[in-house]
Amino acid sequence: MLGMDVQSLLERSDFFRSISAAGRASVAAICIPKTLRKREMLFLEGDTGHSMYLMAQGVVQLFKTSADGKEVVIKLVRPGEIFGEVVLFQEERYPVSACALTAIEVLLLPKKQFDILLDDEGFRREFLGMLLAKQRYLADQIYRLSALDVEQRFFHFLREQFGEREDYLIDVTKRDVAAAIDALPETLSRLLLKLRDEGVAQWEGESLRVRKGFWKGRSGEA
Amino acid sequence: MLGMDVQSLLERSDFFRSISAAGRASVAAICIPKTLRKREMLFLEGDTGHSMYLMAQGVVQLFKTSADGKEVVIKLVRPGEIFGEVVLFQEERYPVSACALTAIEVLLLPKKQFDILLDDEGFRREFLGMLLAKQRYLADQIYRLSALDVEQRFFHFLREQFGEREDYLIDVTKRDVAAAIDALPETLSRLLLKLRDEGVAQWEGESLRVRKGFWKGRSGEA
DNA sequence: CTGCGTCCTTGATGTGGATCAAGTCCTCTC
DNA sequence: GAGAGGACTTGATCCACATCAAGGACGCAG
Repeated sequence: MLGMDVQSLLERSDFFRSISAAGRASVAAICIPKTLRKREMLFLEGDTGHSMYLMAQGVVQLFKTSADGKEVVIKLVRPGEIFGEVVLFQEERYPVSACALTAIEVLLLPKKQFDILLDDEGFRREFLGMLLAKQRYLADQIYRLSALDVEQRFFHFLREQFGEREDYLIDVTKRDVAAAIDALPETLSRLLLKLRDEGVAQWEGESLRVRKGFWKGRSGEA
Repeated sequence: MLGMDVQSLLERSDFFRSISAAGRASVAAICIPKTLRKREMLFLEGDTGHSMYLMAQGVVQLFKTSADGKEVVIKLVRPGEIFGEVVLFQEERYPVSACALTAIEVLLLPKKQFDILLDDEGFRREFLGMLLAKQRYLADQIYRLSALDVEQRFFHFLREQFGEREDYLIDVTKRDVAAAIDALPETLSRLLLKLRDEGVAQWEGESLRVRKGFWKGRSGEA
């Protein structure tokens, strides 16, 4: 897996799939694979940077840190997604920090060569579409934070990250889930206790089970 | 002001200033001016749309509405800014509603002609830069909502909308300011009472006065 | 002038989730 | 295998802000 070649990683991403094989080959030529272990930092808020990243394996947490040390998670990134692209134009400082929540593999795409990609009409559309999708995501996130309570945010998180299932294999810690839904570990712990009492959900170790039929009862919210 | 011609509106926007006069002329040819009165809606969340907007005059509120009717403000838009661009690719439904907080004038830019603009290298850079700046803004907003209290959000709002001054002429209602900082009118009212008692700020009618030297004492936060 | 609808204020009360504080378990290290 | 530190839980308490309720001050329509 860590040995997986750059070409096939690019083919797997929604993103680079749209461009020609030749285009992909030229991307493959310029991008640099990188691996990090759990809890290692990829970059820090305020760092100047000249690359964007394509996620290949694992989970990355993008977050901001306040003066008093509180960490606010902006987004979790999973394979196929791109991040750090914000650094490619005008302002070259990362607005967030990026931390590996698991062992990860990413491809690093230097800014310098990026302009070449943008000349490809297909890539351009794909890139713009991705940016606009991300804008929608962030607007939704603002909405969720101020209109939903912790329980709703928890289930939204599950659906967003893993889909509507009955059995989950959770690959991040409870602490990280708590942070991702903007709650404290204590709060998540109490929520899980309540959900267990109600027979709605049970999380032990890495496996989480949700009551059969649960998702049907809450189709279109958030 | 409402008679102002499209050409000079385009010249005033950061956005179209970057492209050639000829390019601007062709934009001017395809965009449609529109005026709305206070409290009129420009579009609703979920509407399908085929245009983006350039703000020329006034203030527009972009917001989402939850099932139980709560409105969450995503952003206020002021002259020179663009909004609704999210509809130009892939998903054609507006993710937010847009309401005029004052009498406004906007230019409507149909999607169909937009692709032509994107062939201009200068415009493309400008457009991408704008999208990335907006992404930063939204990420910051997420941060503010979960790391700052109402008072901090209020002063951030002032600075963002009007700059660091001693005297302000506020062009929106207190209710709208409250919504913009994700607070209830009651909460803002109580905050203003406290700030008056402390001699920090005083808001009467449309004019708000902030204690001299106040901003110096809180330079780099948020 | 009268009545009605906004906008805004002020007060009393409620509450979701934060904070503070232990304590358990588990893993990793030396 | 002893100790240290992280992850998680559980309980007691606190607090910023929401909610509910009741006016007051305007502007506007008839």
